[in-house]
Amino acid sequence: MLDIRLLREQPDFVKTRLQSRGASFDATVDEVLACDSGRRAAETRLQTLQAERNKLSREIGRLRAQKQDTAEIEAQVKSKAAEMQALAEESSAFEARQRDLLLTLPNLPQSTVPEGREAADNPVVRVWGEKPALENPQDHLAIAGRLKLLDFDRGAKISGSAFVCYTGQGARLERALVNFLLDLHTREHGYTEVLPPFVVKLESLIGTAQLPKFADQQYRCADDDLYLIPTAEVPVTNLHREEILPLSALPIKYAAYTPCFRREAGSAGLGTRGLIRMHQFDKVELVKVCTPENSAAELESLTADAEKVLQILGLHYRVVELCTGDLGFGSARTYDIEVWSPGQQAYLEVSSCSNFEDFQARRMNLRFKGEDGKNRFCHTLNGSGTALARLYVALLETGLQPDGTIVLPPALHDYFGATKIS
RNA sequence: GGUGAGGUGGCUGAGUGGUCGAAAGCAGCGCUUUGCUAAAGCGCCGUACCCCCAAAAGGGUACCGAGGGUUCGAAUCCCUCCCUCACCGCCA
Repeated sequence: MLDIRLLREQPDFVKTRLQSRGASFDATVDEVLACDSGRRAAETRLQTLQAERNKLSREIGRLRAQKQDTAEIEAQVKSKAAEMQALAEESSAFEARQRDLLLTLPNLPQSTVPEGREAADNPVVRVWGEKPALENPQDHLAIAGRLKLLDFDRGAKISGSAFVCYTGQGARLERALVNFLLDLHTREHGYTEVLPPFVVKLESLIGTAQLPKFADQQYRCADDDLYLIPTAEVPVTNLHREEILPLSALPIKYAAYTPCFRREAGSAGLGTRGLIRMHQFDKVELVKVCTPENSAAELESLTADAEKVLQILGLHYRVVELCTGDLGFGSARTYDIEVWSPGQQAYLEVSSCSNFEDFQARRMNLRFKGEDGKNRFCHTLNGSGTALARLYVALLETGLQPDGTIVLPPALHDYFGATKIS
């Protein structure tokens, strides 16, 4: 959520930055400002009346103690009741409308974010490793089918399309990856492991900005009004919602494994064969809460922590920076890490590392106490460290041997319990 | 799910209709005194918003789990909900 003061003081700046995303939000900004001034006018008048009422009420108390008649003053107070009621309703209506509108405004891209309209405009920031030289690259579907690692048919039978069942060595590899990732980030990179609930309340989704805009992407348990998490970002970032953290607690760094549930409404059939886009997938997520002064540096180290995964596994990847038109709703700056898929001859996004600045913190009222004792909004960041399904694809396709077996990177041998899949 | 108890400021904890944003204690900050690694005295010490304003200061409103209601006036009375604890029931 954007700062109402910023909108008030620099509306044109806000409009211009929002326009860089490729759409105009001028009308929304203008309506927010209209609500803001309407609210304040009503509030000022209301508070004046309340002050009068309080004064007279105290007077009544005093007079009654002296056994004096107060009927006249009581009538005076009563005569204002209707106006006060109306003003209170007016004020809260403006406030609610203003909040609803603010929740639909995306974050402002940082000034350094490259201008662009779509994913094709994202500049490549760096490349690590090289495309492996494979004689007969194969698609992960072919590999997994032959080695009986994944059962898509039965996944669809029990849960519907875009659900998969990992089987045998396939299931074991997934578990090995989860353990490897959590150990790496907690032991080497200083993150604290958390295992959060997999369903959350509406407020949590609003807090991290999945709602209200992306309501059609969420699985919802209607009877209990709970939502399946689309990413661990939601429960983990919301852990400290409505808290005021001591400065000494920052930065907070969490690593969490969770399954992620996404309806993916409207994206069926679009380069989505196999594991690439599922309704349920595993992910290890990295979340940081820090001070505004440190968030830029924390984004760099967060991205480096995620990249380390691919480096250790020896997987070729590149890092792109999202341009203004491709930037996520709540993000002020984002790096995507894309791993090379020999089977698809394409880069697959395995991590998206974003700095939300105070956008999420405002929504969830997450603050810290500054050195001067003043409460300030935290900055929040997150990035996948990494998504498992696409990492899995890259591992199978990159490790493919001429004899059809899969050689695994040394870092996974102990976790997996073998050096290769055959 | 049932019954009972309870949710007050960073913490402990008073407060059952009027001068309570809320006693007292602890913690914290500042000053003073004595001195020695502590003690005593005094003062300050919640949050959000509105008005004023260059800013500071100042004035005001709201907040005692959340939301409604009664009343001239609610931390205090009534209703609904949430959460915590205890016991019971059910259950991986």
